[in-house]
Amino acid sequence: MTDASDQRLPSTAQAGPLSYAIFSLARAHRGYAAGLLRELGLHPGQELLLMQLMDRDGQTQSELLESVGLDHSTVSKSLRRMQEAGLVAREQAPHDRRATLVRLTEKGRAMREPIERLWATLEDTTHRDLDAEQVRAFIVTALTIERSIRASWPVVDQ
Amino acid sequence: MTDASDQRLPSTAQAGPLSYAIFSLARAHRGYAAGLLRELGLHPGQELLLMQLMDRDGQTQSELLESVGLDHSTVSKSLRRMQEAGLVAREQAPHDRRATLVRLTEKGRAMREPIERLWATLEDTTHRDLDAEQVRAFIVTALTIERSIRASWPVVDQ
DNA sequence: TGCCCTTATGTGGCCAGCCACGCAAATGCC
DNA sequence: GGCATTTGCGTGGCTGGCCACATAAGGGCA
Repeated sequence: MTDASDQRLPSTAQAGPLSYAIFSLARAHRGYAAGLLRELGLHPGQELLLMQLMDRDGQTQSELLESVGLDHSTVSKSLRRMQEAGLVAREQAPHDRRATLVRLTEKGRAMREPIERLWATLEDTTHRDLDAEQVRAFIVTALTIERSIRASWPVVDQ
Repeated sequence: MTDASDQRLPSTAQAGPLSYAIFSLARAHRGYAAGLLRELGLHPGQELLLMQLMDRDGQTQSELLESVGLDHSTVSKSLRRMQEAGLVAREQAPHDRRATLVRLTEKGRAMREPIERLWATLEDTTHRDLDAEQVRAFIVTALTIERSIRASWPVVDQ
């Protein structure tokens, strides 16, 4: 078992403690979520697509990928696997033969309760040792950071 | 361009705003870092291994993976690619013929400055719109969350 | 109407990560 | 000393994620 408590921070990372905290937290959080998802037979990310479809069934793939903010190829492949797993069905859109409508199957709809329980567990564990003010402040800061990052995003493709 | 500002949050995610904030922030942060890394010809994660080796060269793979907290197979494959890229060299440990010592090549050592600049840029962007107190509080909260998660980790393999 | 541009999607290729399986060497224990 | 256990790595297989390239269909415009 690789316990992160005895990880040696690289000295260069100590120069970027905020970024390192984000990295580290994200890995732990994702790993924990992945474990919970595995119990449901899902892979990370699939639950977000399912949840989106539970909110509004029969969406187009492009609508879906806009919602989750992923690359279209990622969504396309993920949906194919979810289709093979019997969670969703895809059909050609009647008004636009390029588009694909994605619908939940019965099995897909049946995931609603388990996924909601999963999120409850995840959220519960996440703020187990925090008070309401800490949670509020964390979310505000996280959103601020996200905005800062996206604002300097175009730097990349200069 | 998929702007995250118009992502529709799934209602289930609204039930877990803290977890969703972590997800979302992590994706943005990782994506931004990936873009910066690409300019250096590196892939995400490789910079952590390099930094670890810059702190102490000639580590064993198992020492390395303990430091970064990843699966041994991930480290093994990543190091092979980094070796092919000429960043590191691997040799058999003299005292333990199972172990492999990983050393930076000249090219690997030359990445020190670029990586330090990258982290400076990353960290700069990350707390561009935060004051010192927000940064401090965020890191404290992130560490608290990480501990909470790792504490309930064994739940997974029950 | 015909052509160009945009949009919706698929696919191949590559890397990060994980789990599971396998093997060889070191270690512990009787 | 001999054998079981542990440790260190490698590999195969799978998914998530990205980019780049390709294709088909809708839309606009002359």
